[in-house]
Amino acid sequence: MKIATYNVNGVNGRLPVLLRWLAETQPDVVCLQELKAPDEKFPEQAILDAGYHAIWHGQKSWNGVAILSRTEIKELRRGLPGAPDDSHSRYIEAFVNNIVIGCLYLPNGNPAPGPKFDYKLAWFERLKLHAAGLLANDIPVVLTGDYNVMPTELDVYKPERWVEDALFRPETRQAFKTLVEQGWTDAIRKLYPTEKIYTFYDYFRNAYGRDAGLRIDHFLLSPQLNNRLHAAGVDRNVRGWEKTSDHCPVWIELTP
DNA sequence: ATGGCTCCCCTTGGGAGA
Repeated sequence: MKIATYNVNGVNGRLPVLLRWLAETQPDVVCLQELKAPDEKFPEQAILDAGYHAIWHGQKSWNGVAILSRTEIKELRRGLPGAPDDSHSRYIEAFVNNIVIGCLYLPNGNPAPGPKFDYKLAWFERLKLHAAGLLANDIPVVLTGDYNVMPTELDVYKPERWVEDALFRPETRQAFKTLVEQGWTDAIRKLYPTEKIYTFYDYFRNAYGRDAGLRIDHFLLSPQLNNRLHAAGVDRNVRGWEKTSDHCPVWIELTP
């Protein structure tokens, strides 16, 4: 089973790219982030025509997450527990093919320090609490999406330029580290422990052409899935398409 | 160090992204 994550940066503006990528790579399950569309403007029919069921949690202009699947989807929750007043659509969770799939769009947090960074760290804490609960259920779980964190210096083209940034500050890296240490496996790093792998390239300064990227889209696997992970990768070429997102699709393959 | 680009919207400029 192939599971992918893709921050599309506008699901309607990106629809031709999304449909082409779905047709070419045929993932079984897809987590989307940054829909930038309210619920009623999600392109449901085009997704159905492409052969996917879908659930989504939209929001006007910003954020928004969705899960697509070739098989039936049972929605488990939208939004993380612990913040009933949080209006951002950044988390949706479902049961698909006997796996719990959590699709997340962690806040960017810039400028840091400041209220946006505080919100990022608070969101991270809520994610960690929920993630610990998922692990306690002792069932297969995939937590994937745009974490807006470069976990280590290997994940940044020029680490010294990013030390003050919300995506790379010590507090952010520490939050990711303690999350993983609950018992999760960073799928890409498990298969490629020392390779330079990026999932995002800025639109500016020909970042893609210079390979000046960041690894910020991640797959965390619960222990029940460790022996089923047999491949993972980044569809880097998609970043070179016309009218493309600034993120690349990232995927894993699990044995049945 | 700065600005570069691209998305969105009660749009024609501003906010946000990372």
